[in-house]
Amino acid sequence: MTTDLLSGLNPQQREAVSAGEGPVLVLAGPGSGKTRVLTHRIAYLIREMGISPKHIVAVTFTNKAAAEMRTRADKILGGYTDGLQIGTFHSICARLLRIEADHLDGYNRDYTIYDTDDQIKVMKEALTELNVDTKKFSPSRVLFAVSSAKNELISPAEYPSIARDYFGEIVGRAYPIYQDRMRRNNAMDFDDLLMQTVILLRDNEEVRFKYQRRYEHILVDEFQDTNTAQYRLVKMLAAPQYNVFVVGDEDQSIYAFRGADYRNVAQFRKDYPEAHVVLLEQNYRSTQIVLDVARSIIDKNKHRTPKRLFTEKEGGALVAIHEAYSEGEEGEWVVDKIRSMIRFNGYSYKDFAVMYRINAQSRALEDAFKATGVPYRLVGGVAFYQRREIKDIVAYLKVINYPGDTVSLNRIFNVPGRGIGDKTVQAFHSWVDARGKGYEEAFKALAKGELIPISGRAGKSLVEFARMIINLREMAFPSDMPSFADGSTAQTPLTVIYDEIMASTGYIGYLTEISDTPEQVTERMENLKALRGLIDSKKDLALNEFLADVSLSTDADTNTTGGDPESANNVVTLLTLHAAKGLEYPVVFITGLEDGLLPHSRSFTDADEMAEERRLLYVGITRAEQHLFVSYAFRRSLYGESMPSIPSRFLADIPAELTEGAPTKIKGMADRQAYREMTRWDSDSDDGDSFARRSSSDNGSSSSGRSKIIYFDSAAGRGSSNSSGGSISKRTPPPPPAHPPSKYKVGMHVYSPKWGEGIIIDVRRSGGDEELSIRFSSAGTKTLMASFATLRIVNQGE
DNA sequence: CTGATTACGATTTTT
DNA sequence: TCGTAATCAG
Ligand SMILES: Nc1ncnc2c1ncn2[C@@H]1O[C@H](COP(=O)(O)OP(=O)(O)OP(=O)(O)O)[C@@H](O)[C@H]1O
Repeated sequence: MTTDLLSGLNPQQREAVSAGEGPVLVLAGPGSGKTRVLTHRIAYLIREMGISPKHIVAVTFTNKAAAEMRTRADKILGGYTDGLQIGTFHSICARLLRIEADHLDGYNRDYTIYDTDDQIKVMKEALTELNVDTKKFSPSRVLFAVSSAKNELISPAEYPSIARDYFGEIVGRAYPIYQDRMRRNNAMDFDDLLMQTVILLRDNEEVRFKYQRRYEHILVDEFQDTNTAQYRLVKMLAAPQYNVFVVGDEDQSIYAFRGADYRNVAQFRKDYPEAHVVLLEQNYRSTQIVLDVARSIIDKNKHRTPKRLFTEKEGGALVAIHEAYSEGEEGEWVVDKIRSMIRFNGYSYKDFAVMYRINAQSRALEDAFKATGVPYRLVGGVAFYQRREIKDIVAYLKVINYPGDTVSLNRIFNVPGRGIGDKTVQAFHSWVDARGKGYEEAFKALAKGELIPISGRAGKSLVEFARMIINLREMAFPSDMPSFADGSTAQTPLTVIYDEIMASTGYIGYLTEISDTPEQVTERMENLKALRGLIDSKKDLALNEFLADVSLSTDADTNTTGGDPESANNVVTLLTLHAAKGLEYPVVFITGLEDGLLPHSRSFTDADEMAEERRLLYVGITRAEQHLFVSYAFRRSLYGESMPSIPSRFLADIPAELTEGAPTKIKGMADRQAYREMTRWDSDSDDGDSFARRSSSDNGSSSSGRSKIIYFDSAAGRGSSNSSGGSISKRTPPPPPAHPPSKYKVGMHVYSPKWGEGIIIDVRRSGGDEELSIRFSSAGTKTLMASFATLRIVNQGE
């Protein structure tokens, strides 16, 4: 039943998939089937070349991509994939390090992975120890430098020699101390996972040979986003056969900020001059228009080798550019568009993705989705594992796993509150240090009541805490159970451990204490329930494995609103441009195309970073299969203050004939100054001829375009000082003359930012104002005062 | 040591 | 604007 692996592929793709042994480099633009080729290559190796799946390792960029690739490979091969390893560099390294922990200097198999917050705490301690002013040299800045060093495989000892200034000198001093503290906590950061693996493979021949044999074939997706450490790892594992198959696109390199260097692609060609290079030129994803727009953006980058890319999807919809008044209206516009395309063009929610440059932008978008009940899912971001309640419980798990994890320990000493303050904690730590026998032993001694280092109430609490930890640990790893030959011990099921933590800490009660609203309590309970569900789904993992899994997953935070739960998968996707890499959607919205946002202001001063911003937009655009919508807001609030914004300079690079909508007028408007002159809408003048008004509406749709939206600003709106001046009734201004109160009629469809869409069911005069009864589709019936309600008329009703 | 109040600072992007 | 770190009273 040899379904031909090559049948669904074009000649170039076939060439790549069926290449012989040795290095292969597939270089191609977006949507040309690189990932597909990689997946088929795995199948080809197994089925046609007779390679055992366990001798193959494929590296992807996210866990999600890994899961997807595994599913696809399974499908092609009909499940014959036992032992096939697919994962991110980080997860592959984490596993390797756990298995080879005995060869590591100062770590054991129960090592934990610290997230950014944990790292900051450790770095702060290190800087304090050095008497460095953490105001002047923030832990996160120093960490960034350390991280960059690790990505370049620069050790603490080597760092000082590359330090060029005072800051570098500080880093040079902090790095070794930080590293030492990490080791004492049996903790690694993300970069350590890579660097320690490289060091281990480099220095330990036996281990190196083992993995070179094990990973006979190595495949890397998104190769342009590897950093020095990762590439080094690839090279070491690929030797001595050099069966290394990498796919990438330099124009899609968007992770330079974490050390990725697309020049690794060029380096690959130098390192393996014999490499079989394959170029793919047909794009199967997007329309010609989308590709043209993408090209117009990326062409402006210097020092790139243009790639040929064609599609059979000629023509296509023009890219619609929309100017919204604010981020709030930008969100409303997106939602309106989505709803109308679903209603009239037969799309469903899952066909849409809304993208943005920074996570903070998601909020306004979410508000719009919530208000209308359009179901959505927010991808990535900080989300789940950063939540306080989750971090608390995970910290308990970490301490049970390894009591010497001081960062986790410090977190839970007084959570829930048990009267163990900072002083007590410090005293405890120095006591443990002085004894020099480690934390587990210290807790045991304390629990037995042998020694009490601290007097009084706090001391008593500490003893109780110690007992609890010892009991939990004993419960998790019963000592009367036999140890396995490999040194690991039998372990109580994870769910039982979880339940036991909840019970012995009384965490639920604590939760109610720390929450200010009942809703918050429910939300937090929900989160804990989700955590337990997650634990349950991985219940056969060892505790240390589970913890590693948790640390390495940035898993999409699923957040569905409005829609019926049955169609949980049919939702609109909200995600950052970074998170969008590798994905594709029929309809794509890219929001916030403003100078300062995209390109981000932090990139203004650096040409390389500006080029990366451009690539980021390029990646976003090329996610679109059929429709591309681009928007920017006229006014955007940052730090709570609404600030004027300028449309992205990138917009001017898109040829006018490929676009429709608002900013056709800024095409070719290279002179920013002149542009600014035209857009002095922040002045008080109400001359009705500003750029804002002229360039608003895009197409005939009544729901989009500022000029067609009718607003009734609330009386308490901006500008009126509410201190000494006049009574409330005095401050109620007459409604705008153009739109007298009688505007509202029974049967009208209106939209309120707060309640969503509704129908007016009653209008009553009341003094100089009107009382409106509105039945909202999702919020029930409300009665609002016309002058105080911010309503938009959706349509006049019949 | 706790709890509350205030002050400040932060925003790219992610494993 | 919002969340957390620092500060202070009890
Ligand atoms: N030979 C082919 N025939 C039909 N469809 C194809 C072919 N090759 C690829 N595709 C389709 O094209 C789309 C893009 O493929 P894929 O995601 O592998 O491209 P890619 O090069 O990895 O893209 P990107 O670099 O943007 O992530 C997918 O939907 C895929 O199924």
